[in-house]
Amino acid sequence: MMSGEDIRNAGLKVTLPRVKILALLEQSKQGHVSAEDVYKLLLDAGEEIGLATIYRVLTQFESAGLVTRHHFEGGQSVFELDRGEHHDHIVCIRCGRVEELFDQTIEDRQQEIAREKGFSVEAHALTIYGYCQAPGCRAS
Amino acid sequence: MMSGEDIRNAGLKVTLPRVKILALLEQSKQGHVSAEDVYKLLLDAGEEIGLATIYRVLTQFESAGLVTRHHFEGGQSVFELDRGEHHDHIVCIRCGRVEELFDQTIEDRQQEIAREKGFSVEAHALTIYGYCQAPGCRAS
DNA sequence: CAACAAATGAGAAGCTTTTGCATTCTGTTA
DNA sequence: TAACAGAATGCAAAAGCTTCTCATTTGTTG
Repeated sequence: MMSGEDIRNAGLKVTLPRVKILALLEQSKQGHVSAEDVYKLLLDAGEEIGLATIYRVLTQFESAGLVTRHHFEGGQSVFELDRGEHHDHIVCIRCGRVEELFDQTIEDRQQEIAREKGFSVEAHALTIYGYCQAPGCRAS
Repeated sequence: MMSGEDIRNAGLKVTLPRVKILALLEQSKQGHVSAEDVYKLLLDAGEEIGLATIYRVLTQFESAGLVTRHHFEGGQSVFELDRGEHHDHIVCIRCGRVEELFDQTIEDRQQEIAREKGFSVEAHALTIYGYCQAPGCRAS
């Protein structure tokens, strides 16, 4: 459970917008939201906030390691709370649902490959795109 | 070696702009170029072409399977000629150099994971980000 | 080589994201 | 707890990248 403490530890002032954004990410069921999503959800909740602030804060949270940013296809970045466990994604290209995945075999092979090629690994992004079997998927 | 035939087989007219773009991708050393790159390179080569055409043609080539589009971090899409062999990428976050990689173990695991989660795999994108040891890298 | 559909170029427009700046808020100090 | 300095916010403008519009040009086919 994240709180104002985490914001403070990141060297940021604990402001209302930041707390609200963090809380929203915390309770977000989908897990992966765009800046626009955050904006609309907060507006719907009756909050007053500017889109520029959302972008600024999300970027700051990212630098602080509180959230992770992903560039799925479609031009828009999506953010999710960083709970400390790295994982990759599998995205349904029909309904947009995102599931998380982690596989040690893949992780290990990446390290080996990078070493072979003389790269140090700072990060990686694996995203599988396909069709899921969720009930509501076919409809959308 | 690609040619006008490939363009025609894609159901597209064999026009000057398309031939030039295909030729440029063919001879491109870097392999991964943005639409802007293609535009500037063609202008430098004395060709007359519009940026809108580049985008249109690259998108058409992508649909036709002639080129592949990648969304590395940084907002810009990069394109490369599709030579029929799927591969992933390792990108240097200091100098921007891109190397290709392919690993059957990773490919297989992805299929397994997707199956376990009830997804059919249509595509995937694995990109490793790190620092390389190329001679000119540290400098940049 | 005439005729038609497709393709092009130039600029406008669309989206997402960033920036500038005046105002407001936080955290700290007295 | 009042006051202050610096940080943060909101708004609007601006900046990328990409797509669209439309008049003009170019391939292709008969």
